[in-house]
Amino acid sequence: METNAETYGKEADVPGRIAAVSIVEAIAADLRSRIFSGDLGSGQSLTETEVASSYEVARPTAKASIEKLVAEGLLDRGTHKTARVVDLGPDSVRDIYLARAYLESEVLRRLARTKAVPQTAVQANRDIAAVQTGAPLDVVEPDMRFHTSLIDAVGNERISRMYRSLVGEVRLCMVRVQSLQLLDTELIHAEHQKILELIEAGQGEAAADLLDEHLGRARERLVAAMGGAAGPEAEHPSGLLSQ
Amino acid sequence: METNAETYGKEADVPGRIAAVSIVEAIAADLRSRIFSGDLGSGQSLTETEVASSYEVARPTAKASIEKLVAEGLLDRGTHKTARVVDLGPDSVRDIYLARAYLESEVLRRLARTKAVPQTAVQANRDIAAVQTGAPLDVVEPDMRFHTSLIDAVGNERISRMYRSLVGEVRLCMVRVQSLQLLDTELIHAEHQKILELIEAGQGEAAADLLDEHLGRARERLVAAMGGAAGPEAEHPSGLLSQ
DNA sequence: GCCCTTCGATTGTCTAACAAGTACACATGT
DNA sequence: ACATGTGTACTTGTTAGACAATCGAAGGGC
Repeated sequence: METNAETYGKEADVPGRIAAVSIVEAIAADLRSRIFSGDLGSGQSLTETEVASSYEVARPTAKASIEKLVAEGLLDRGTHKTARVVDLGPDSVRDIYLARAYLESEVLRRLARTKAVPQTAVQANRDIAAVQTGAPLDVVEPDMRFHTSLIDAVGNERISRMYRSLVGEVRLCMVRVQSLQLLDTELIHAEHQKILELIEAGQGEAAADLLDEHLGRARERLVAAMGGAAGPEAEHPSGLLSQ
Repeated sequence: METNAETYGKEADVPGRIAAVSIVEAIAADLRSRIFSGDLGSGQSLTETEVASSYEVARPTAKASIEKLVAEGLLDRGTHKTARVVDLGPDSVRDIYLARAYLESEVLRRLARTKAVPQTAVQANRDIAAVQTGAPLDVVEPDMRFHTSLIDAVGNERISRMYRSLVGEVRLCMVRVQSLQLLDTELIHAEHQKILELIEAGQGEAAADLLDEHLGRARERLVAAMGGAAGPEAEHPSGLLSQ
């Protein structure tokens, strides 16, 4: 009952911009944030009826919300089977990080060619530095924003869209990395900073290499923490940063 | 009641392959092919009621099909507005082709590193050569298959998924290129062939460059044919191929 | 102990209906 | 004549309740 009020309230009280989103999207957004916050853990089942009754909407509406999240890769389900929050195994994690590296490294090369440093990325990295050391999960949002800013800076609508289709899963990975405290906030910030500097200097290849290292380390440490066999990238930062 | 029987029958009597797809997907597939075949032209409107009655299904079912195509980028619609077949302008065409080049050129570099030539791509190119010169539209399917084969050869699920989200629009562009007869089938085949050879030779950079030329020419000729200002890439093949 | 049947839970789809929004024509006022 | 307001038809968003098909697990028979 007040569940609805809360949901709508959360969007309405955003200042600056009005948002006349549909109910379907509102529910999807709420479920999404509950998944990211860990309120809905891996493997948690979500039946259409449950969602419908807990948000007090009709089942088709709940169904549409669920299908939206399935399309985003946050939920998993087969025909006639109940949707579940995805359970990312080591293989999926590698797949996700490699796809990221694929897109992002090429982005860095292009940005370096014009030496265009997106201000939104600079701001995002400042926000990372400002995060209290005691709240590692707060890093996730600005970290995500840093990377999406770089992608969007290319100015290609389809590329941004493709990256968006990955963002949900990427964020899930980030949450786990931070929950397990696998990476130091300062290191993240410093590497981001160096990447921005390399773009400004027009050294695209070096920026791409550093990004590969940046992502590779997160990837392999996460894989190791999940019980997979870690690759050599899990080690400490190389000399690239300290020059 | 017999509405159900008819609908299911339509799928069951497809010979060759069984298809236990949902009604929603079956309708989406049919609409898709009608869009590609030109039966539904740019700007054509598709109301939920029309689709529902013409396929003899309930409106929610039609709605779901339409939403699927909207997600694929084949249909366009805002809230409370009727869905229309997308009308790709010169800007969109450039956006699409650049996004393609973005993904595919990096793929070629990676494949060249291991000198892995996907057999499916080889077969697809053979099929292109076998197309009758009088039916330019028949080139579209194997051409599309050639490019998706290369992407899939990387073996990354997410990258394949991202490319899939582009395929619909890419195909629309291809159909127009072929309808307008902007490219010679033999040239397409020859360039594909050369790309495969460069991969086998481990020359990723050259393969990527040739691909850029291949896509750039299609892109700029299409843009020009649509009334936009064509870039220099529209010209004849350079010496890259004749060496 | 293993296989098969039955049953509950869940999803796919349908019909019917109302609310809300858009677009375009029409009428009004200045 | 132009801008503004009104209204009406069409379309979409959402709901309610229902039935069939399917999946998973529990229970019975061999």
